[in-house]
Amino acid sequence: MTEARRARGERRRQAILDATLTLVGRLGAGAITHRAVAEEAGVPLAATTYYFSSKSDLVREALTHAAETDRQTVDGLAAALTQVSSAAEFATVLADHVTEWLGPGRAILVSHYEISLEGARRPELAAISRTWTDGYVRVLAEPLRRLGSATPERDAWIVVTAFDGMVLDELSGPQPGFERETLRPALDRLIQALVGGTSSPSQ
Amino acid sequence: MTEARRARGERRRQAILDATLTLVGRLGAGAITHRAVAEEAGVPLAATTYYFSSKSDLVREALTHAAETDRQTVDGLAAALTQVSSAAEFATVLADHVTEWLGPGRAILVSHYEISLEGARRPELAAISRTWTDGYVRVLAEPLRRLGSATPERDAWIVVTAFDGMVLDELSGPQPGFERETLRPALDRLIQALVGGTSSPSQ
DNA sequence: GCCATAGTGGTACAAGTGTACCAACACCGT
DNA sequence: ACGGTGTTGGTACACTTGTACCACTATGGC
Repeated sequence: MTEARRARGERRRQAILDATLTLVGRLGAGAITHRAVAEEAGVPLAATTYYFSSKSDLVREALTHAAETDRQTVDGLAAALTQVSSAAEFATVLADHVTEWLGPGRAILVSHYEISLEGARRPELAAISRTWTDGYVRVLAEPLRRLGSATPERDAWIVVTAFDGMVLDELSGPQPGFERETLRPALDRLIQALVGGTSSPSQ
Repeated sequence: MTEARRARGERRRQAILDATLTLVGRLGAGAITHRAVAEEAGVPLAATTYYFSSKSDLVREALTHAAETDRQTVDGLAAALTQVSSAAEFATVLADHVTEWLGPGRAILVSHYEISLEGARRPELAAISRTWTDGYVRVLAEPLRRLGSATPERDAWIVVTAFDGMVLDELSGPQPGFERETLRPALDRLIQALVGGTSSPSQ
């Protein structure tokens, strides 16, 4: 076999995908160019056409790749959520989940919203973002039910969309201390309202 | 004066802005080109450079224009909200507010989210989306307080962000009967939870 | 009538674009 | 050692892009 060569090629392919994702966040999906991707990834121009048959292929694969990568972090979120026993803890777990992305990985986070918007234009991408949202809804529904939600599926969708909207609000114009002073209290309030308590049910 | 000439010019300027906005929704802000805008607006290529000094100027003005146009519809929303006396009515008014945009004006709606995303890239645009969100929060806070919300400002922000997230979810992958079967019940549930009743307080 | 001027529309051009092509290269099974 | 195949990187080319430029028209104040 030619395992070693293939592995090296695969690594380069990943580097191109990562660079594409960074640029999607920084410039927008529509402004991607082969040359910009090549420079960001540190590969010659021809490498981008060698691994991807066209520009739209490249962008589509990059966004798919982003969705799949994020899906793995959802597993970690699910694990953390099995431990929570109050709305306040629930809110903290959710808020922490996004904290790392609000820093250096901000461009990646922006690219997630680009996926949604691109889904509005190219139906092939719509499935990606739908799968993404469904994954979060599935993970949030169980803990919500356990905390006392009467309609956990619907409430999970509400929490997920609210979470998305809140993060988008922060992305579109950063606020100091967003995560601690705005996001977490709001999620706390939201979840507490949904599970039917004015304070933590553990009290 | 040269009123008539100026008026005709202004009309053409508006046509260019409208065409730009449509294309921002259809292609994305980064994929806008002078030629595409000119064709969409039905004007010669040179008209786009005559009225706007550069491409980024054109896009910025188009997004600003969209935000200001939307602000006018917020006034109508505010008026409708002064009439509501239950969470269910509140939800209906909100759901109706977006219905028209989900149809033919869908590209315009998409462009609104482009503003947020562009705000993450160009700080000059961040102010626009922040003003936009603040306007909605201000309009929703009063009715929420009247319905029994203990923290109307915070709850208004929650409702606005959730509303944004819900509409984005629909945009990224259309669902049949979204507005009636998904959006309205979810908003109903959300608002009822926030104002602290499991059913309408008027009952 | 006349002319200044806002507006119009055609064209030009350098820079940047996607993509094709091709000569080298490194590695591995034989 | 060797030939082949996956990979590399350089270059070419037709096309699109943003923007500048210019001849032209129509309008309204004089």
